[in-house]
Amino acid sequence: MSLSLYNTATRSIETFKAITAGKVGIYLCGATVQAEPHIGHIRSGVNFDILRRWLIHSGYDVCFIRNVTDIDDKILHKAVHENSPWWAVAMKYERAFTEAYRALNVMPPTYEPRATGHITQMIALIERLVERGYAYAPGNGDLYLEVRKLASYLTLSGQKLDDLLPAGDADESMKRDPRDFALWKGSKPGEPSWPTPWGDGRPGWHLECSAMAHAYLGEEFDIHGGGLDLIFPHHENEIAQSQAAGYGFARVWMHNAWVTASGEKMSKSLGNSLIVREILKRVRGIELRWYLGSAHYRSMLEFSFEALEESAIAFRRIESFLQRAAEYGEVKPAISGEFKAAMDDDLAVPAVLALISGWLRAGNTAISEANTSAICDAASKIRGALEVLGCDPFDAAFTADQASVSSNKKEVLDGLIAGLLQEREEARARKDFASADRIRDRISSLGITIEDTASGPRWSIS
RNA sequence: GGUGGAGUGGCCGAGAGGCGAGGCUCGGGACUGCAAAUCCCGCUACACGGGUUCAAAUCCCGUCUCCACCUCCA
Repeated sequence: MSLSLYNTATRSIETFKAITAGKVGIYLCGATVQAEPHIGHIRSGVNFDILRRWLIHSGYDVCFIRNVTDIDDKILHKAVHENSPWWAVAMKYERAFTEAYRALNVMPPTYEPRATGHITQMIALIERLVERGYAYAPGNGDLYLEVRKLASYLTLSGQKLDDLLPAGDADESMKRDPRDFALWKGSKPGEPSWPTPWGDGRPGWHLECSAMAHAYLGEEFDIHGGGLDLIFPHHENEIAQSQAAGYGFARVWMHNAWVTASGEKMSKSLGNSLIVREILKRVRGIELRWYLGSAHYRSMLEFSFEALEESAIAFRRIESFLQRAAEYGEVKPAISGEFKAAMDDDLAVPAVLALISGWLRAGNTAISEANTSAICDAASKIRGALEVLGCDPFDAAFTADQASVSSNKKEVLDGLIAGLLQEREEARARKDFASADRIRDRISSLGITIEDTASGPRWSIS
């Protein structure tokens, strides 16, 4: 069985076939860095990170491009609002995104191109579009793409040109058709601009992705991803620009659904509490990742703090098993056939969660029976799955924080608690349960949980 | 107006003609001095009305409700 993925362009699940055997080129629309990342932004990052990890595990050499759009209307507005240069605003939020990606163990892209670094490529693309007769400069400094000349325009979103409302992104009177969109915008006083053969100006919103995808992935590449809300206009316009230039562009289009709050798309009911940085005050990065990755990428994820907390507790159960299992022997992550089948089926992560539940139950039973091979078997399968999901608790990305607590401090703590536990065991042995419970209460009041197991008591920080 | 999606048990969340995903909560039980952890059992759901079929959550027709996109969107 091989990998199948849902292609928005054909609205069906197709067997994935790389253009070049063994290699996959992916372009993911990254952030327009104009505000702090919220969990919707980062869900997209996590979903496509899972795709990337699965492709890597499947043996592909993956070239993953995720852009940063660092020049755009909203950034300019924000700059005025924050009373700071537009480039400082863009940099500030780009850092916030990078930090959020890092906290959630999203692999850094192979390359992360910024729009402002690719003005040359954008101008070259426009020149090509003008030459081929698809773009025109009406003389007001703007350049537009003439969408009516493209037979395939709007095939991704399945709309008809005449049903669309006119684009409101520029002076209507200069357009040949109100649906034509701006490739390039003539400069206005006080705004950043770059020189072009048609006068100074700045890029329109969609151009950068076409230009950068072409620069790093070539005329035709395997997968283009992004949020559902980018299908129109952003991705339609990318296709329009690229195909008008004569490029094949993306073969497979993948879109992640958004995070909703009370049934509504999150950006509508924006709350500061849904900013990644704020959520990370409540749960760890690995737990937030587990939560965001747990629903199928094409399903809406209805956010609530209750669901987040519940999901985090479920994850800690898995983590706790793996920690115990590690005491029985070396656990090597392994990919089971069932796991592979689920992932190959358009990344059926929810099915994977059901598999993990089964392995977890078997593993816990094996621990109570001290069946080392069964313990390691369950733990291996779970770790193999978690690795692909980017949620392996032993991943250095997550252990780095804990490692900063120096190991000799840990030894001191272990020694102190071991002493107390020994006292408690002695009390229990002489059936002095009052004293035993007093010791346990004292330890747990410090936030340490005591569990009595067949092989003696174990402690953990709760 | 156009286009697309959704409605599943107390909650979250899969599935897409047959033999009830899974998790959480709740109830019962095992283990335990008591806890904790863990395991076992239980709680039989698919918006509504028709239809097709031996068989429908799944297909068809109709209806209701909600959400999204139609040039700021992940």
